[in-house]
Amino acid sequence: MARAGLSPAAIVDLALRIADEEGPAAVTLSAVAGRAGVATPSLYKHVRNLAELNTLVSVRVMDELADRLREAVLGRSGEQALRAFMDTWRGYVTAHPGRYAAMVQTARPELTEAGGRLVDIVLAALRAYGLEGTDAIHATRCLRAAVHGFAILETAGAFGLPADLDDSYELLTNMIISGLPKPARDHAGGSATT
Amino acid sequence: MARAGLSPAAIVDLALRIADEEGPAAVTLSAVAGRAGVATPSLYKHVRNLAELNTLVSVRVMDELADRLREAVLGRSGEQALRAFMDTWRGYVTAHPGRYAAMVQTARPELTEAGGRLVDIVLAALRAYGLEGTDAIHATRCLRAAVHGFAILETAGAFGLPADLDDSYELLTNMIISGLPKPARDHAGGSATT
DNA sequence: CATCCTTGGCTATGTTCATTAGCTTAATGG
DNA sequence: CCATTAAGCTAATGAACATAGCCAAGGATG
Repeated sequence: MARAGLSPAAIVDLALRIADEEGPAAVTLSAVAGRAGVATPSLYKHVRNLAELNTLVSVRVMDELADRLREAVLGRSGEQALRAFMDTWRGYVTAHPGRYAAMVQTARPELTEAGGRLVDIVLAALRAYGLEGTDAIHATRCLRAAVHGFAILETAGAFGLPADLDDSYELLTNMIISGLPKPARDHAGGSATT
Repeated sequence: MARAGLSPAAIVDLALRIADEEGPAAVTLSAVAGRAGVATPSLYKHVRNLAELNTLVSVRVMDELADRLREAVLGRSGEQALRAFMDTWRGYVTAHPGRYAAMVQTARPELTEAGGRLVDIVLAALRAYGLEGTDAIHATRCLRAAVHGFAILETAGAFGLPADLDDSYELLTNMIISGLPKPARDHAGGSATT
């Protein structure tokens, strides 16, 4: 009875904490309700269902990551910006592996939107690098694929051999940077999901 | 009563068919039992539990992919081998997106083993390229990260903008290939998971 | 102050899955 | 032919998601 002060945001907070502490599989409505000190059905007053909670969590994670990336790239350009971008991404993942793994990659519109904000940052970094238009889109996709692929495999413990992961990631970074289409002198703006 | 001729392999077959046709989320024991024309608990005579089924499925997918990759790389070397490798990987993913998505990335020993077979193929291709030792491990990780990241994002529909995906993948391929440490003349053998 | 009504809790209930236990029957091999 | 094992089955339990409908908290309004 004693109002628990819940809200969608508060519920997402709890879900994130669970993901961090017990892994993404532990993010269930019962678990969230338990932490909130509330009966499970009460959550439905704030969130449509589990699927919606999952996308809210994903949006939150993407935005959080986007904020850090924006800040990291701020004031840098060219190669410096790209290196900061890649380091920050991996830093976020290793700092919050459960949270990152809880991020769902389904083609829901809300996610596309949040993904767009993320992509915009990459595009901005690439624009500062001199890339735009179709070239920039291709480059963004490659960057995302490489960074996200590395992140997923690393958090899954899929890299078993005893070679230093930082070195591997540095190689990846260099591959991406040196493989980008040649910087040209020009600018323009894009958005949405690559 | 009339023996249904089940076996772990047959169950995995059904699970794969479900993943292909209805997506990875539809792979439940009930669904598999339904297709097998059997009551759900009967499956436990062949498979320990759902988790085990999932890893069996993953192993199957990894091995299937490894077979195709091995064949594709066979007889090629250097850049040719790497291009064939990358094309074949993506070809497999686009041909069986549900199956690929059903592949779980957890650090279970059986998976590590299957992953090792896959990694060996990459290492072999890289050895033909002139890479070995630590350099080869780092390169393998980058290759896996890039290819797997692209595959996941593509099957998830995360690439929304209207630029050609083949072109993006070709850029990724070129990035990887041109970013590899310089080929040297020498050889040796490795194994397990990078 | 009294009353309303929206909001956010609750309990009760139903569904789907995974999983275990224990029974029964088909196949097989001495 | 029978004994054993393997492979089905039904029944039952428990977790989790979800819906329906009740009831109180507490702010807005007279």
